[in-house]
Parts: sequence; structure tokens; C-alpha cells
Amino acid sequence: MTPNPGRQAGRPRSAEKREAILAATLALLTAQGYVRTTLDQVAARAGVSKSTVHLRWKTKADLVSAALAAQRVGDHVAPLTGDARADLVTRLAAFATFLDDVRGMRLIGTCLAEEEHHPELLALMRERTVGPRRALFREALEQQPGLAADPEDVVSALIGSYFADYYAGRTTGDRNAWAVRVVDLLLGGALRR
Amino acid sequence: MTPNPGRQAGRPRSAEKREAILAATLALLTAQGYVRTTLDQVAARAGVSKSTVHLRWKTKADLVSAALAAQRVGDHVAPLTGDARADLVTRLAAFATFLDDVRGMRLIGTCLAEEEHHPELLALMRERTVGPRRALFREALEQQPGLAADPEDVVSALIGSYFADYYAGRTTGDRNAWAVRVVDLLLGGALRR
Amino acid sequence: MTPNPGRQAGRPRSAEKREAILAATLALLTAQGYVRTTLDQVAARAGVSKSTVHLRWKTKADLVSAALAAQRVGDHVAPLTGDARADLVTRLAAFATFLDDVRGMRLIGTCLAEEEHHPELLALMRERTVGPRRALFREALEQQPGLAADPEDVVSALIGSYFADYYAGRTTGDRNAWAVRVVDLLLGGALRR
Amino acid sequence: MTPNPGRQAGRPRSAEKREAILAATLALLTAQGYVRTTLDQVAARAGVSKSTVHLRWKTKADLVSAALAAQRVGDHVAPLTGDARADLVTRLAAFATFLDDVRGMRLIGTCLAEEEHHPELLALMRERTVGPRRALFREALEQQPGLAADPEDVVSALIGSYFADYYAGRTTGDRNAWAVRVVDLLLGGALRR
DNA sequence: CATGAATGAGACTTCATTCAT
DNA sequence: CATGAATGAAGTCTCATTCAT
Repeated sequence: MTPNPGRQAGRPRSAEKREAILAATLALLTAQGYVRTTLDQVAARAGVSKSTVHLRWKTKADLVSAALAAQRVGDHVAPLTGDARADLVTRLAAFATFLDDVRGMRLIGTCLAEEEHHPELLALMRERTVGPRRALFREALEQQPGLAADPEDVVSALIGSYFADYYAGRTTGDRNAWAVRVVDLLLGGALRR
Repeated sequence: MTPNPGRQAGRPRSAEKREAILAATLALLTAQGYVRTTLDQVAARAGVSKSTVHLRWKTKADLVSAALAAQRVGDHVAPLTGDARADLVTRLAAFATFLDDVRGMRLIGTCLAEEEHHPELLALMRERTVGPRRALFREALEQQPGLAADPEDVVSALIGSYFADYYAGRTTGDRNAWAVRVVDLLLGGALRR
Repeated sequence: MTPNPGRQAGRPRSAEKREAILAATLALLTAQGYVRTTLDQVAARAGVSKSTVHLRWKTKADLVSAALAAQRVGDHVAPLTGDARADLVTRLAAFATFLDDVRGMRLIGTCLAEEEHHPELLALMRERTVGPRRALFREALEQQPGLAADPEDVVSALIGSYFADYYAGRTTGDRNAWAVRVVDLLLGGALRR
Repeated sequence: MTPNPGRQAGRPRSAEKREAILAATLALLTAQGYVRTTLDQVAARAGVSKSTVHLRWKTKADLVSAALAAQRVGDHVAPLTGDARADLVTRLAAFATFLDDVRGMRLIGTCLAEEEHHPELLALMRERTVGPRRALFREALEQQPGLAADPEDVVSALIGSYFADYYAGRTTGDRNAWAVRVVDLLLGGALRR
């Protein structure tokens, strides 16, 4: 009575479509935020019908969650060199460049704005993106001998410098020089010794 | 500016309604973000009709801009004491407490998320809120002799620490202790001397 | 603060539109049943926008309930003459003619079919239509001296004869002759005396 | 007609699935009506895929027609005893009990409601269900000597009493006592002799 | 034969905005 | 000035049906 459980019956789901849908969702999400992103847009951009989207994800929230969860962090991370200061600079510059490129602050903004209606979005970002990213900084930081501060505080100050600059509209052309300044500030402090 | 309360002629209650509408708008904006906030909700919360809202602001974007512009920063700011470290701690703790109380990150998130469709919202926040707030920190910081770093970088790291903590879901009960840690980290650096 | 409670502020709701919407709803309901009747159809037939419908009735079920509740029974009822047999014939013929004209069995069918999802429809029909209609027959019947049967049973057999004929596809051209036959059957019984 | 159960070749399980699908269709039809019954529900309840349903019946209307046509009436009919009154009571009570049990009025309601879009449903009911059922009553009635009324009128009044009671919400616990009352009313008439 | 994927048409509902009173 | 009616555009989700495996 039950169909052969070892073989998949029927037509298999297209993996390309899945990827296309998730990519389209993430792009639109970043550009317009959760509420403005419509399933029509997603379907059109992914080149599938709206119903195909609904076939795989029951609701819009499900789709968006899947798109966020499919994000990857840590591809192409430069390996540690043993020099904490240099590694922090490298990773901070890479982080800033990445967020610049993907307009990351808009996506982050959406998750913050939707915290009331869809707390799972922020939760997903924390789990899949924030956590791994912070771990990269912690890892680099732990190479540093004589660290006297709470590493999490340092990580927050590093990452937060990007956020606050963006929010204030401070633009920075050279991400490397910026990263050097921020890391030096955090490691050495603001005061002349 | 306020209509003479003893007279009947002119436009009675006009200013009250204006305030009520703007306050309702800001509250809803913070709770739900731009797109989810409807004019019906605003009108209901302000105790006026939807048309009354449209009478004063032509579009929803205008209304929201007005609500953001009406925000005030710097009420009840503690005066400087001459002790940069202490003043920074005071102001940072006040800043964090304020954002905690008004769920500020949601409003900020909305402005970031809407940057594509309504860049004026983020611009307004920068002009009316971010700028004045950063000035408070700069002012306190400039009391500090022997400052070797770019003050704007320090301000971004201070403010950004709040942002990054929030985004990461790091919760902090005692805002004062937290501010002490962050200010010490920024002024003294992460390394043992 | 509260607007003058004695006068209606703003534009009054058009009574014509209300009537048109309810009439359109009832007509479509009769022709197609609950589920097939769409708000687009209702709006188009009533000559209003869909939103106008929603302004007055929050949901489709509300609208349909209102349309059913607005039905009237007992307009143009012939007054009693004192002759029970004659009055029953008159009223039964009128009843059958009315149901023939308005395709009443379809509307009844819809309410029966929707009993699971929308029991309020059947309940409304019972309260507004069935009850008053049965009362007309009871009233006529009670004039009859020497009534030995339960009047409600007699009413059910009279009315039910129409239902069963319709369901069986028995067509009857002359509603008066049919009513005479049914009333005689019920009053006198099927057996030769 | 049924495939040889001892063989593997041909179309195994085909008949079982057919029965399961038709039974599921009828059950859902009764519970929800035509329009609300979806092929997904039918397939799920029958334990087959939606495509398997379409493989056998081209459209939803075809499937529903088949399900209605597959209904049987007259199983377990008590044989006639020669006593018309007693046989009518037996059969009327059985009829009422059956409709009570299978929620027959909802299915009937659906066919009435769909008369516009799918007249074949009502036609099928008349042919397969109404006709045979009425024949059972006629058969019992024809045993009665001295019958002065049109037998079809009597049958309609008997059956219709059930319909009208249901439509009016008159509930009856003891179906036998109810049948006695109705048959007596029809045979003897409502008047005291 | 049987399954599951894919789709186009359509339904209900929401909302910013414009009118009429 | 202020209100409530009226509306057009749009959004999410459902479903019968057709394809591909």
C-alpha cells in the first residue's frame, strides 16, 4: 500500500528553482525589507510561478526564514596568522566590505523592525549570522596575549563601530585604513600613553 | 505658537491634535515599523479621524517625517562635570537606558530598512537624533586631556557597542556597570599595560 | 473633545447602496450558493466598489448574514377569511409560487450545505423566514374546528410537500390545483371514507 | 469487472482505490458541500495522490458525479408485510434514521445549491436516490385498499415532512413515534371523524 | 500506473488616498 | 475645520488542472 520508500516517486523538486527563489528573496529583502517584499516579486525574479513558491514554503514568513537561514558566513575567511592585531584588521575590513557590498544594514534593519511581528527573523540572524561572525573576531582576539577586557565587549565595539558609523552616515572609502584605526583604538585605547 | 486657550475663534484644539497625531505615529512606528503602521491606527490612537491626519500631512511619508523630526534629544541631559570618564559613563548609561525604554532599535531598524523607498527618514534621524546625540558624547570626550584617537571613532565605538550588543542579543541588566566597562575599554584599551 | 453626538458628522452612508448590495448578495446567493458568490460579483452587480462592501460588513459571512436577515416574509399576505381549508390553499399556493419565482430551493440548499462552516446562515433562515412562514400556516390551520393532529406536523407536511416535489423533480404547472390537492390530502387523509 | 485478485498482472489495487476515492468524495461532499471539497482532501482521505484521482476522472465534477452515482439505496430494506400502514411506518422511520445518520440534508443541500453550475448532480440524485426511495414508499402504499389520493402526493408529504422538520429545526428523538404520527396523519387526515 | 512538481486564475481582505457633507 | 464614505490598487494564499519522472 505504501509506495516504495527507497525511491522518490514522482517528479523531483528542482534544486535550481529552490536556490533561485531563496536568492531572489534575500535580494528583495535586503532592498526593500520584509513587508514591501511581495511574493509576486520573488516569483518573477526567480523565474517561477507564485504557486511554486507556496508549494515549498507555506507562508511568506517561512520563505523569508528559509532565505535568512540559507545565508552563509565564513566562506573565504582568511586563516589566522598568529598576529592578533593584523588578523583583527583583516577580518574587520572584510566584514565591513561585505556589509557594504550586500547592503547588509538594510537587511539588519528589517530584522530589527520586524522584531514585533516576526521575532524569528532576528533570532535566525543571531543564530546563523551574528554568532558565527562574532566567533571569527573572538578567535582572532584570543591570540592576543595580555588581554584585560571582556572579549565580547571588544567584539561588540569592533562590530558596533561599523553600525554606528553607518547609522551616522559617516562614509569611509578605505576600509582597510578604517579597520586599522578601529582595531588600534580598541586594543590600545583612546588615551596617549 | 500655541493658540490662545481663552479664545474660541481661530483653530481650537489644533495644536493638541497635532501633538497627539505625531506621538501616536512615533509610537506605532516604533512598535511596528513604517509599512505596518496604518493611518487608521494612527487616527484611532490619536483620537481623530483619518481625514484630519491627511488634512495636515499630505501623505503618509510626510506624516512619518514630521513625527521623526519632532523627536527631541537632549532633554534632561546631565551637565558636564569636568571629569570626562565620569561624564561619558553617565551619558552612555543614559543613552542605553533611553533606547531600552523606547525600544529605539526598532525605530532605527525601520529607518534602515526603508532607506530604499524613503531615504528621508534615515536622513532625518541623522539630522535630528544621531547628530545631537553624538555631539553630547563628543562634548564629554573633549574634556579629556591627552586624547590620541579620532573622537568620532571613539563616539562610534561607544554608541556602536550598544547596537552590536542588541543585535547579538546580549542583554545587560545594569546599564551603569555596562557603561563603565565600555568607557574604560575605549579610553584604556583592551590590553594590560 | 467628543464631536456633537446629536448630529452625524461627515458624509452619511448611502441607503441606496446598502439596499443594492444586499439585494445583489441575495440574488447571487440564490443563483450560485455561498462559496461561489464572490465579493467582486456582489460589488459589480450593486454598482459599488468592493471596498464599499467591506466598509459596511467586515467579512463575507457578515454580508451574507445581513442579506438573509433583510429578507422579509409576510408582505402581501392575504387576510384570513375564517375558512381554514380555503385559507390554507391560498397560503400554500402563494408559498409555492414565491419559492418558484425566487428559486428559493437553491438558497435553502446553500444554507443546508453550509451548515458545517456557517451554521448561522441556517439559523438565520429559521428565525427570519421559516418561523414566520410556518406561523402563517398555523394561524390558518387553527381556524379549523375538530383538528385532531399536531398542527406542527400538518404544517411540516404541507410545506414539505413542496420540498419533496422539488427534490424529486415533480413539476407542477398550476400551483392552485396543486395546493388544493395537498390541503385536501392533509385535512381529509388519503383513504376513502 | 473486478480484477482477478489472484494475479499480479493487470492493474492491482485499482478497484480498492476506486472505492476509497469515491467513499472519501461522498463523505467530504456531505460534510462540506461541492465547492469546499478539494481534490487534495479527497486524495489525502483516500490515501492516494491527487494525480491518481485525475487519472480516473477527468474533472472534479466527473468525480463527484461518480460518487453520487455509486450511492446505493435499498440495501437492507425490510420486506413488505401486507399491512400498508405498518410498512409505511417502518420504511419512513428507516428513511429518517438513515438521513439523520449520514447527514443527508447537507448532501441534498449541496445538490440543490449547485443546480445552476452542475445540474447533473441533482439529476443524478433524482435518478439514483430519490427515485428508488420513492418507489419503496409507493410500493408499500399500493397495498392499501381504498386509496383515494394521488400516491405521489402522499409520498411527497411523507418524505417532505422530514425535510420540512429538518429545515425548521424541529428535532425528533424517537424516529418510530414520529413515523407513526406522520403516517397516521397522511392516511387518516388531520380532522376528527 | 502512480506520484509529486508546477502553474494560472481567482478569492478575500487591507490600505493610502480622494470625495461629499 | 473636521468627519466619515468611497475607492483602486495590491497582497497573501487556495485550488483544479497539467507536466515530468
